Amino acid sequence: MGLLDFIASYNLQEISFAAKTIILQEGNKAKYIYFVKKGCLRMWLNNRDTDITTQFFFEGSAIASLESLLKDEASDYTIETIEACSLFVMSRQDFLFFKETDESFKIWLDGIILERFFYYSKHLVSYLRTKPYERYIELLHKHPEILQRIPQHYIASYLGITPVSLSRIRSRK
Amino acid sequence: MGLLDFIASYNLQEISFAAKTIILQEGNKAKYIYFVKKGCLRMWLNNRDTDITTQFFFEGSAIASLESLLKDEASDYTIETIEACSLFVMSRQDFLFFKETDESFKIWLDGIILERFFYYSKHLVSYLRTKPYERYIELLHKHPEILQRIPQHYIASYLGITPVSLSRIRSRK
DNA sequence: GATGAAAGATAACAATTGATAAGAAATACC
DNA sequence: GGTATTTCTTATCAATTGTTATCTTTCATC
Repeated sequence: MGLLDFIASYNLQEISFAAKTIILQEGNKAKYIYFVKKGCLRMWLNNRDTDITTQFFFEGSAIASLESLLKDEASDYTIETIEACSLFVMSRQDFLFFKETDESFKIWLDGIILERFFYYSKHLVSYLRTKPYERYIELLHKHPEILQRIPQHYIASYLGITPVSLSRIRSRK
Repeated sequence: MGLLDFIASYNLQEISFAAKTIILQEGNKAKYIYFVKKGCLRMWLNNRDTDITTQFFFEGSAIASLESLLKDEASDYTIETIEACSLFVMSRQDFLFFKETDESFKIWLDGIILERFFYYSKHLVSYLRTKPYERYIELLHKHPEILQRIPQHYIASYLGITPVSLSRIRSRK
């Protein structure tokens, strides 16, 4: 059973967002957790002039600043739609309520946190292990769908390099 | 209450290890979770010739390959003592038993996972945000105790650079 | 204290990336 | 369809890091 089936029983409101809409601004507290029905988004954080993309989200995934949502702190991250999106929305209040009262929701949430943790570990390791060129090749093989769907300068931001450098790498083959 | 107080009630066996002892080898399944009473350790993974240190552990912290322990998979990581260590040991069997039956243990574990998740997020962000030189300066300010206690080539391995490069960076001031 | 091994410093060269700029290509919008 | 904006490419130069090698210093062990 996919995530969207799972959350179907929660009767969440579905909202449409235009492309390039910021749904959580860095510095604000997360008020919602979203579930992606259609479209894709990115989570990024500001670094002086350039932004750094930490993760892409596609259909069937949950997206929220978990740290902000759980700790009620200002988010370090901005969440922004890349394409026009259709999202299911759950308020923080409901989120916390379900977390405490709904055993299957709690189990699901623990799973999400664990999954994210493993994802970040692997992502970090990939940074430690490989150079930008190799990271690009790795991404090309493991997630070609990301490269096809996501504009190149976001990919560069995700790989931790400049768009110029990524363009150079691509032309190197 | 610190971690060592918390786990005191579990009557764990205390074992001493010499410096540079490998207590979990990459490729093996984690059979234990350890709690550091005295000494320090590092978690690292192999990358061709050089190893990459992902985290240091000091007195009062728990150390295990959580992914291996929870999923019963071969560990990607090696755990090795840096100094001579005195560790409390809990078997995987007991770990899983307490996780299922002991509510306060489960809460503690969830906290550890969340904490590690946030740690990895921040560590990753620091990699994306800064260059080796800046990462070194950041470490110097935030965790001077690490620099004082840990041999320099492990620091280099942790910063994602070669020992030569770190030595150069240090002489740059 | 002597000896050998491990760790750190320094130097030279190659390779990669960042910064900046300018132009081409693609896309959005009226 | 035309215009403007955004995205991507290419080029040049400076700065940083990796690699390799050699030398010095520190540390462990007998």
